[in-house]
Amino acid sequence: MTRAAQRGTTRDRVPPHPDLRAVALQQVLEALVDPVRRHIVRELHAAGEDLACGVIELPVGKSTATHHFHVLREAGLIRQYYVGTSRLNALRREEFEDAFPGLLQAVVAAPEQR
Amino acid sequence: MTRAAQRGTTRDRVPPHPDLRAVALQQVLEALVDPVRRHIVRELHAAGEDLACGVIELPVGKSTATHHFHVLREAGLIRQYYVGTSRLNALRREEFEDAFPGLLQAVVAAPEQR
DNA sequence: GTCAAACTTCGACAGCTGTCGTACTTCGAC
DNA sequence: GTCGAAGTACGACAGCTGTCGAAGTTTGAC
Repeated sequence: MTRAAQRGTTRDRVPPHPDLRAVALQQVLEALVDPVRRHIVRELHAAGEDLACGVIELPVGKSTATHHFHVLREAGLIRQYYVGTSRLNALRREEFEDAFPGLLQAVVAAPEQR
Repeated sequence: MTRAAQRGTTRDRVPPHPDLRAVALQQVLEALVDPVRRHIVRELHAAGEDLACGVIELPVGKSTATHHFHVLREAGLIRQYYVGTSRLNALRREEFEDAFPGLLQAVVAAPEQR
């Protein structure tokens, strides 16, 4: 018996997403302070469309990438859903803007290096 | 012979401040991610005037407080100068706004908890 | 010149977190 | 039904950083 079957259904493939009103600024900044995660956010912002984990090139292994997407999801920055075996990632633009006005824009607009 | 005398003058009491054009976003976010440091920034922002280290109540010891002020200074968020034995702290508002538009405002405006 | 106030400096240390590799699951294609 | 692709889960580990206490420095007041 598979583990999904043990838990009843495959609904678990839709991971839980937090209500942004319940996310603390602390958690958001902890998510944005990592350069790899900021890169993910930048890519999603620039693309303007949902992207699979795999199409965003990251300088880390797959398990680490999973970890980073998890942190971003928990911080309310992205929404994740499956299409086939791919997991697509969507930036939660408007919702996030309502909860933390100007923050995402300021971070994305700021140059990384000088 | 004191150490200041060994180094020549007491000019060392004016610590070095970075040019904000040379500060990376990474460093700024690392500074802002700590809640104690964010509290300092909030206090300076709300006060609208320069404050001595001692008048900002922090839940940490003095040596740790010194550390936090140091990090904020290195990140270009505050300017420090001595008046007597007190070290005054000034928020570098306009300079920082020029370098990272909207960022300080977004962080200060965001509620800490929900 | 003595003293207290206000910070700083310097180790030391504990906890967190970003990283990896391996094993596992789920899905689509053949 | 087998196989590969795409991620996930789990343990382990190293490096960073926030914390403290003790000792030191600088200044102003007496």
